[in-house]
Amino acid sequence: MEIVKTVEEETIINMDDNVSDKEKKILIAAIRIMSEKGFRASRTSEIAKEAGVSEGTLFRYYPKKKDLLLALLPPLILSFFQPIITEMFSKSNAPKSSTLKYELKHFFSTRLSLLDDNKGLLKIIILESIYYPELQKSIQKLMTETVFPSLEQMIMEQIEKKHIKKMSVTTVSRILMSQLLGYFILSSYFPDQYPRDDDKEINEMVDIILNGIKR
Amino acid sequence: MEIVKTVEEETIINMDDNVSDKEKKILIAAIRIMSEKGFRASRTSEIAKEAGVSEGTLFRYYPKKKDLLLALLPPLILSFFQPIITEMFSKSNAPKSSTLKYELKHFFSTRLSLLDDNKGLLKIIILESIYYPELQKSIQKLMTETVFPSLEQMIMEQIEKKHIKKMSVTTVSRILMSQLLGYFILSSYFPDQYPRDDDKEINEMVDIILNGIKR
Amino acid sequence: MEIVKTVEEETIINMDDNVSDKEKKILIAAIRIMSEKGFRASRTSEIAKEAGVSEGTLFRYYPKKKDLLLALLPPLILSFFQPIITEMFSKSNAPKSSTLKYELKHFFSTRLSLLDDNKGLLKIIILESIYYPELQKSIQKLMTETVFPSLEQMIMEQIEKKHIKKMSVTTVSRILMSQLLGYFILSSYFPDQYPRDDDKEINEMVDIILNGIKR
Amino acid sequence: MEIVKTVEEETIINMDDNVSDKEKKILIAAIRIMSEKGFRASRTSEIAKEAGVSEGTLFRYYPKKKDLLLALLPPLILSFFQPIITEMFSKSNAPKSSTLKYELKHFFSTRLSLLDDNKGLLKIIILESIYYPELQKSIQKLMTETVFPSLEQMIMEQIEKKHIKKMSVTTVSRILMSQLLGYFILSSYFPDQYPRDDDKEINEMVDIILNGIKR
DNA sequence: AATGAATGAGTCTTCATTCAT
DNA sequence: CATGAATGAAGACTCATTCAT
Repeated sequence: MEIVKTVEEETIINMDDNVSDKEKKILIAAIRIMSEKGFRASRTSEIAKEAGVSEGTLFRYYPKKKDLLLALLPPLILSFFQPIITEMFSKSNAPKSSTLKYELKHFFSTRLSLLDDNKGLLKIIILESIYYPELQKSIQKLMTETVFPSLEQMIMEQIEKKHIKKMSVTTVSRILMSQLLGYFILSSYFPDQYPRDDDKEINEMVDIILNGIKR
Repeated sequence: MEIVKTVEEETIINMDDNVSDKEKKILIAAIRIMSEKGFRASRTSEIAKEAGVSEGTLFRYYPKKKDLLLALLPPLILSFFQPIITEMFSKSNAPKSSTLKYELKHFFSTRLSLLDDNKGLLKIIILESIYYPELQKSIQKLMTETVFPSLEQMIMEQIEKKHIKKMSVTTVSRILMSQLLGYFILSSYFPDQYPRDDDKEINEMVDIILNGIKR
Repeated sequence: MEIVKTVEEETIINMDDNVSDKEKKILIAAIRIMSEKGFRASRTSEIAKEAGVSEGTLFRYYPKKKDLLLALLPPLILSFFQPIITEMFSKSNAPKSSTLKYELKHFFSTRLSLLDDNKGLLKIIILESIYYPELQKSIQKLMTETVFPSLEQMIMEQIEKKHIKKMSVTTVSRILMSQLLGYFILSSYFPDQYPRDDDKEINEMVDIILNGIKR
Repeated sequence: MEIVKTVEEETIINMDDNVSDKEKKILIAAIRIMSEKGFRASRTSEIAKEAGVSEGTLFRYYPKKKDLLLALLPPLILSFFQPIITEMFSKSNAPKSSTLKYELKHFFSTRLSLLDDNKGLLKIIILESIYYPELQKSIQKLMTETVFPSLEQMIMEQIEKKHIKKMSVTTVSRILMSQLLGYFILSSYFPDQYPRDDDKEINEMVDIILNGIKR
């Protein structure tokens, strides 16, 4: 299990090259403020100050506050979804001998890293998408094009290899996604009840998914 | 598996008796508007209109807009958390012969019903709790006092009965909670990818949790 | 010098007989609240509560908040101005031998008593009259009909008796009124700088008015 | 006795240099509206309009309406209290031969000018200070540090010079302050009864204070 | 291009006043 | 007559957005 980058800025710096320095600063500030307070509670004035630019400049780049929210989508794609796509293709040249257990652990740990790296960004986009249908559609589209296929491909391969019982791919996909989501959300929201301990918990999670809890 | 009531109003009507009719109307309107638009985007004027009262009346009952949000907690407790407590106690007189499979299916279906019944209420409270620490603490406290103990008790009993492998209660609890949450959230957010079909999916979910996916 | 009544309520109880008990309670409450907070900052709800009646009842007696202010004028007349008129007439049967010094001391002490007794009432009416021309005219009329004549009559008598130099009655009137007002206001507003000690200060005041400060 | 400037704006223009033009306009408007209607009855919208700025701009400079009231204190200090301090020091090099009569006339006429010049400003601040303890304390402090010492110094010097009888400085101070206040207030409130005629009245006032009214 | 002062539409909130009970 | 819940007009204040410099 690899060490997780915790400096979000590094991630976002990987933004498209046609994004000016000032724009980057603004977006980083936006993520920081908005993920802390939520979109509506974030003040353009505060974001501008945090970014070290004037409010006028902020509105030069993003004429509407909402644009600032939508502008976070490309960085999210770049830093969250792109790696998944990349992996989908790179995986094909990966050792075929990888066991199911290894595959699952790899899946959880890499996805968890991505979630951690993009915590703030994801928080805003996902929470706001609940009220912005356009944003929600974008997320749905992205997931449908990246995460789900990558996941289903893995499952299908494992079914083909007869490592997994013959069962609905969707069901397995749902089980895995639920565990990933659940682990991430529950340990964030109820850290006392569900403390986070990735190595240990991923191991147990995978074990149960593979063998069940029944004695 | 029983049919789920979808009329949220019916649920909320079960509120404490010392809540006047007008107050109920206001709370129902608040839930409707706020769960659709979020707390900050909801206008007190719109809530008042939806409730069929003047804005003055609204502020007579809830002097601050925020009070309207906090006022939703008691109804949530009454209609979401109370049933869980009730069940915790009634369960003791339940047939001891209930199998593990039945227990799990019962757990998922009853909790799912509660989630469905309190969709709007839960949506506002949980989403807003992300930015209101006081609200978040309330939710944490409630879960710690109701849902978690109920769940852990069931798991411990099953471990004692040797139906479940000897393993961490927390881990099993997390697995079950993740599946419940995951099923609910994923089918809400990605209905195309993960269509909802409670009977069938709960069955498969329980089967996998019991026996794993490994062939 | 007599002891000053400090219980304002007693004074107001002397209101016209065609004023019902409830009305009295309301007026007393109005004086208390308004003299503490000022007219605009006083809430009809608070006055009603203080009076022990419902807001509906308050508005039955005084349909507009402003009516409550204007309703304070009759009590003020009764308890502040009436005594002055009464004295004007009763004085005629007073001992003719009264010295100038005694007259002045009597003037200051009786007027001061009246000011003290009607502190709250006067405070509201005078302060509000500054912004309500109609109220101001009432006060001007009342002073012109009671206080000023009473004062000028005394001065003229003393001039006739050749106890006072031949000088403008208005000027002497102004001097005396200024001293009365000044003593009252300054010791209220700057109690540290000008502590109140009626017997001593009235004595010195009268002495200076009579003989001047020049050595 | 010099002619009094009646254009309040000129006075206020003397404000601190770090007060922008727009701020000055707002303060002047605030004085005009508030001294006419009182603090609570003044509408921020009206003040903004009178100042020729938007309401947003008004709140940019003074985030709370109350700040607008408190902001009037510095100008008051500058234009009312500062001159008194200045005079206190400049006076020491004044001709020692100045007679008591001249001193008193000078005192009344200069103080009266200051009162006239700052009529509006003083009216608001003093009337509002009656209900705002913090404001009242400011005024008390200012008076204690400027007006009272200046006055008492003069009195003590005159006592030392044996121009004034040996008597309590406070008493004389009170007499003079009362006359000043009384003259100002009475001729404002009862212009018919006490018409204003500064030269003549100051002369008579001083004469009586010096020699008394006794024949 | 960048700034930040200025704007004003839009919100929450208050409170005198009304009115059904 | 009394009550107090209900009203809604009006006011303080916020903040995204504009624009002169």
